[in-house]
Amino acid sequence: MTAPSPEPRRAGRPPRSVLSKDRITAAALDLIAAEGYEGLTMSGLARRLRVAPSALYNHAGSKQEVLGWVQDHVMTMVDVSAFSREAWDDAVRQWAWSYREVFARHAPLVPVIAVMPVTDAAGTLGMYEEVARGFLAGGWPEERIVPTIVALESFIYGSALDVAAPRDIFDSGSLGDRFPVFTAAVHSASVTGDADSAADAAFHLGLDGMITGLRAQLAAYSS
Amino acid sequence: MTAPSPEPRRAGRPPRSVLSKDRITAAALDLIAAEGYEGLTMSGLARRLRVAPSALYNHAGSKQEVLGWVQDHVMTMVDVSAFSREAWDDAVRQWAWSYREVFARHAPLVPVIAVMPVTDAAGTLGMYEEVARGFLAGGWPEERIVPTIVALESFIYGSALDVAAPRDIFDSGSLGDRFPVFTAAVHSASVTGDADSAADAAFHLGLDGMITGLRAQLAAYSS
DNA sequence: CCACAAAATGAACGGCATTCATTATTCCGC
DNA sequence: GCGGAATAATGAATGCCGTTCATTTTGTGG
Repeated sequence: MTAPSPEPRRAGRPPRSVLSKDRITAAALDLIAAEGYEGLTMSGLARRLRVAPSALYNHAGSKQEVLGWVQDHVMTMVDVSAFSREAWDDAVRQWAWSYREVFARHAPLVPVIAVMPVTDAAGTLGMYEEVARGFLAGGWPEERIVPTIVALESFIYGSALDVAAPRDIFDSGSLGDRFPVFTAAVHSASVTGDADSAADAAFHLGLDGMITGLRAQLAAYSS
Repeated sequence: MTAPSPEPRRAGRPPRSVLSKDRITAAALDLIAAEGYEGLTMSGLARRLRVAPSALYNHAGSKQEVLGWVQDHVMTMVDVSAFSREAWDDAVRQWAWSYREVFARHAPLVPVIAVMPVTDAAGTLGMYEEVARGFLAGGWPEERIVPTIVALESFIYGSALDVAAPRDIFDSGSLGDRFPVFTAAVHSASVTGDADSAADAAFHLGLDGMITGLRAQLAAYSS
């Protein structure tokens, strides 16, 4: 019964590979869960994998690339099952709520997504494939599908950032006197509910509005 | 006629103050315009102000604070004039387009806004004040104003990130075969227009949908 | 007038992503 | 099976970045 060898690895290629894209991605997600995104550093990641930081660069070209892997994995957490089950408008609603919930817990990825090309991101493409199938089955013209997804995603990303915002973000402090109308509006809004349900209400409002608009668009195209 | 003394400033407090919140903010905006947000560093900012980097910390507690000043200034570039001129729904449309345009040119600020409290940000509060006045004049109940603004802003922020995205972001590359429906949708969308007008179309679609939803909300409250 | 606050310099620090030389091991063509 | 190339690790080093600190000089309020 030997102790699980704490002796450090010597230099040189190890007998069996220690790292891989999947192991790095999993470790990154662990690290994020434990310490948040500000704790996701290349040295921290290497420490978790019991590896020297420079070893990571045999598998990923940059931290950005690792972040891309994480993002692609997070995308697979979004629930798209409704699209193969329900009418497109109900499916959109369920998908959008799930999408927002997932990225509210991964808000720092939102600016990354907007820049990261979808190429080689199988998880992301898998989600889009399901959504596109749902729209097509719902009678949407093929060329309207992508702009529609983009519009919905824009709202979802912005809303995810909103969920992650501090509760008292609208507290106008000592300048309140100079902006009485807005200050009063903030106050009367905070009376009727807490910040969480306020973000939910805003999302509900905006999403339902957009879906209504989409239904009208589809009707116009069908006629 | 002496040359504009290139002799470096000696240590010690200068006869008349070199820095101030306003001068730092202006220099930061210059620097961003010249080199983009990745060029906005404390040393770069100090160089532009002909000052040692550490001097900045006599006026700003951190780079985040400087970023807050920049953000507050950028907010004043958003055109809110329609709210004192037109019906609330038309005003919202004009305001939203201006808001998106401004922050598409300042996309790296979007994640900052979502976190930054509005306290002591006079420019930001000024914008909200005008918008809130417009909604109130349009017959909106006071407690519905803030959630409505939040919903609209979420969509605007997400759309601003979208505008800043690369054009070929949906190119599925070698994985295209595995995701035929989405790949076809991307292709047929790209045939009908360029990427810029696609982002515009998505924004138009989503915004009009939301405004329609808001009108219905207001009608329900009024009855 | 004098003590203290304010505002600059310049040197230093720790952390970060990344690169490079080196070493050990596996994989592949002959 | 053998030898060379590709692979995958280490560890040292680099350069940038935000930030802190001791020091110096100057303005200002009692």
